[in-house]
Amino acid sequence: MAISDRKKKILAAVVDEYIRTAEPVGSKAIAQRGELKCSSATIRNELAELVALGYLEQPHTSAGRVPTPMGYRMYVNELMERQKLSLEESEEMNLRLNQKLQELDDTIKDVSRLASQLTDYPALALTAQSSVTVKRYDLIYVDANNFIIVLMLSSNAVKSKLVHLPVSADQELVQRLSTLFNASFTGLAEAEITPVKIHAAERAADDQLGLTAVISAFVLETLAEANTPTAFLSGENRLLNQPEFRDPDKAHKLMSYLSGGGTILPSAEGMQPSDEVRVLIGPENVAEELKDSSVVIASYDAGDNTRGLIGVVGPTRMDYSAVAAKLSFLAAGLSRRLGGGEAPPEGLHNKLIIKEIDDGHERR
Amino acid sequence: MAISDRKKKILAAVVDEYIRTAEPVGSKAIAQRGELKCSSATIRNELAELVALGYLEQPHTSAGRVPTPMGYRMYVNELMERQKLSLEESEEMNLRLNQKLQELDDTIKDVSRLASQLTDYPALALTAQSSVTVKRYDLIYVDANNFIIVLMLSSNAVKSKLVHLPVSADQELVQRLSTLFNASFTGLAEAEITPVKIHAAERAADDQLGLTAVISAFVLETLAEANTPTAFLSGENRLLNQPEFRDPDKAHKLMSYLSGGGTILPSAEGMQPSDEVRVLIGPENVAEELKDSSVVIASYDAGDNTRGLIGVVGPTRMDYSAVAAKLSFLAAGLSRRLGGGEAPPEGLHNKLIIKEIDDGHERR
DNA sequence: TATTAGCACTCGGAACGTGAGAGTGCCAAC
DNA sequence: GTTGGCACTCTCACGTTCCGAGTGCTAATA
Repeated sequence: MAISDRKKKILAAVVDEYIRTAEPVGSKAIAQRGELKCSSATIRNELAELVALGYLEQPHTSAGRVPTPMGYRMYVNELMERQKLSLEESEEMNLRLNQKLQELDDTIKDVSRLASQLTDYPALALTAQSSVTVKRYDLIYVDANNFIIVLMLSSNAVKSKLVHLPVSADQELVQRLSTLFNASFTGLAEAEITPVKIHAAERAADDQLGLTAVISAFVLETLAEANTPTAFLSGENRLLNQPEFRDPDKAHKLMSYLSGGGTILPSAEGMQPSDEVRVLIGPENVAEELKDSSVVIASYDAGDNTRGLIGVVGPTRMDYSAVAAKLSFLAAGLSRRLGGGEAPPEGLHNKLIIKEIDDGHERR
Repeated sequence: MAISDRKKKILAAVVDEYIRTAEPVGSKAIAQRGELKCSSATIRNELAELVALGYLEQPHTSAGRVPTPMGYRMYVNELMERQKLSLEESEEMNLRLNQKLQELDDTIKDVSRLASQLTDYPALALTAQSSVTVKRYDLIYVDANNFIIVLMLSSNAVKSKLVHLPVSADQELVQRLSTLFNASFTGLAEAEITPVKIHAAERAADDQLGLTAVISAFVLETLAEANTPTAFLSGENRLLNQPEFRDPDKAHKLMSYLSGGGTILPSAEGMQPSDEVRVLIGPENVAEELKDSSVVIASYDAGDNTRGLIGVVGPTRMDYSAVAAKLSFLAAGLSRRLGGGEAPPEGLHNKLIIKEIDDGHERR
């Protein structure tokens, strides 16, 4: 099974060249690269064997060779030189990371945008499933017909909402409910907040206006939202840059699959404990629609013991090396900025803190 | 300038047919539709004149006719039969509207998705610029190192955030600041919250920990966010369904323009006081990239004296009639659900209320 | 035994030519 | 003013030809 050193070099050359040009590569082209000190004839022989072994294939007799998924796999596993980003590149990326994250933190959205821009492939980001609970309830009495619900979640996110009542409520009731919820509904998972408990609370607080129902509805909704992994897709149109997607039908199929949501990289999720980058080549993907595309995924620490994923989708002829390097840099950068790390006991998304860790000087 | 009745009918027929088939339409095809009781020869004569008048053009001699932008304009203005949605269609739409809006209200996002799904063109939704102010401040003391800022905006939206302090603050200070902000910073526009005022407040509250700065930063950020119109684009890939975008380059150009954000329909904004639908045909668009596409826009009442826009982008050969009907229905539906209307004095996004207006029966 | 040079062969794709068909414009007749 | 007829035009689809890139094989070489 182990193949000769020279074969590896040749395989690597084919993949490199094919990634670059998107055209089948011939023996002559490899010989001319000068890395191997042998003639095109020798290379031809080796190529023929690589085809026999299944690493390469020919679109037709008398065309150059093209890597098979197996060939790419070998390339990714052993051959590819772990690309280091140039200094400019990494500075550029850092810069944009900072910019992005500083403005408004629609994090996932920005992350996927950034990934897409950097790699020039469609990218998507998603947050991991978590199990957030409510840590603290506050009800702010505004006037007889309005009060504000404020929920502080275990992730330290804060959600709030104004509730308008068709009937008048007195301040005491609101106060009572606030105490009650804090006493009985903190730390409960979404599933634990049952209609039974809600009903019990309603009676306990002597709530005849249905406020308990309104509040718990908001709580449930909020928890559901916070616990549902959300995905964000960017730069789908970049697919059209790739020659393999010049066929609008092909492109459209993949694009609508991607924007159709969910089932994208989650399939490849879970097996991502390390901070390494993962590559799924063509048929290695579970989804039918991705069978002749590749996916590169990196995971980052999103704080709150949560890991997010960034993935990039492209043709199998993808610049794995560059994409992997960029994604892993991006993931590392995000982890540093968002992740708990050595930050204060309760990792917060506080801008001030981010800046401190970041470069030490604040603005005011 | 006024053209004969028969010419109009013929023009309408050409546009209809062309919209349907995407192919130049010939005299025979029109004659066969049976609406006109004359022969193809007569129609040929009329067609020739319509070409001379600038309503139609020929891709080449001996090809059928294709409408010019001017032809479409005429069609849209006078000829097009205001399509009524079928009963099923409108019920379907109502259904989806309800579904969509009930779950979580990422309104713009959902609106654009919906519009895109319904019309099968890329759609984008955006919120109008507004001038929101803070109506009420609440600071919730959590512990010495943490407090929550809750802002109630003039739009009745509520924004909140947990602030973590590297130093300890006492409850009184937080209380003091709360009072102070409510006294001096309510109803101020973003621009009116100047560093000077902030500084003054800081001194007035005897705040040595910089809380004032943190709070006002959040306020400014929140106001900026609330006042910035946001846009959301959906279904860009649907462009690829259209034969005129089978050329990947063309498609890519338009798609990246669209996803490039901002400058899309805002150009056509502002002149939209009525609830009518607006159509911009080809060169009528200001943006270079849209010069040979068309845009259909409807505006809806998003509550808070704010109007949102929904727009759809497609080839000039777009089914204006259907799209216009759908968009206007959608806009009307949204206005009904989101808009102030006869709703309580302060239009709220309260789910309960929506449901009441909607169909009268609630769930609990 | 591994490498190389040479050569005949294959095959895809560009270039070209051809023909069919759709549609026109115009004319003469109604 | 309308209609049928007819010659003309132009595109598109199809088939043929031709070129060249790249191969596989063989024989010569180190």
